[in-house]
Amino acid sequence: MRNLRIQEDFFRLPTLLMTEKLLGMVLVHHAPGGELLKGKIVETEAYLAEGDQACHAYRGMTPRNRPMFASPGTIYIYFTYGNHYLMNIVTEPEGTAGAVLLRALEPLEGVAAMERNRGSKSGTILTNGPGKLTQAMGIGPELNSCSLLHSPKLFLEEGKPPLPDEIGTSGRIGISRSTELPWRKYISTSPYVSGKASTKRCKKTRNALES
DNA sequence: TGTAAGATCTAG
DNA sequence: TAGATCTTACAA
Repeated sequence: MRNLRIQEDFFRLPTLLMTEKLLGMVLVHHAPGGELLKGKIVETEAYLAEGDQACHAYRGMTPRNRPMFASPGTIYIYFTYGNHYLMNIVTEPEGTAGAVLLRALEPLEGVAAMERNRGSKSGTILTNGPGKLTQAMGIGPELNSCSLLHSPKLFLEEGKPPLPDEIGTSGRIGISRSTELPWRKYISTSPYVSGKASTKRCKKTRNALES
């Protein structure tokens, strides 16, 4: 059988190209409980240290963002809002910070386990957000700094890429700076795409536009 | 040491 | 729509 696992060359692509190429690929996690969880990536965002004030590494390396400076294919997982773990795939050569945030997945395998992980929620709200997808997939801080190239538990597989006219582009969501950069990519036909702007975000965006 | 902000989510 | 939640970064 053909090895579907994504290899090193892919992770050397420029970050902005990677946001597009990741759409349709399959994230695979062998969860500690023994379940095999798979989900198709349907929404991504790029973060680059250079010129991007919304990027954690904009001001340089800190203990938290250290994995962003590691080799391409490394996983950067961080905790935010007191509740949520968010998962990024590190891009750019070692020493240069760049990453792609996974914002939404379409569940493919292990749906029952995902629903359990999410507290019996089902349907699109299972994985239509960056915090939701990590919870559903059982991805937590223990996987921070591991590599999609070498980890036996977490890796990417080839999937069916979207057609060019299925790929949507927009400004990034949930941030207050550099919102004008069109660095969010999504599969427009997928019901699992997040993107319902929160109130907080609307206010902030409105304020930014008014000032 | 104190404070503000934050790549979010959910209940009501 | 408001609040829970708590870590990180930065200023004093």
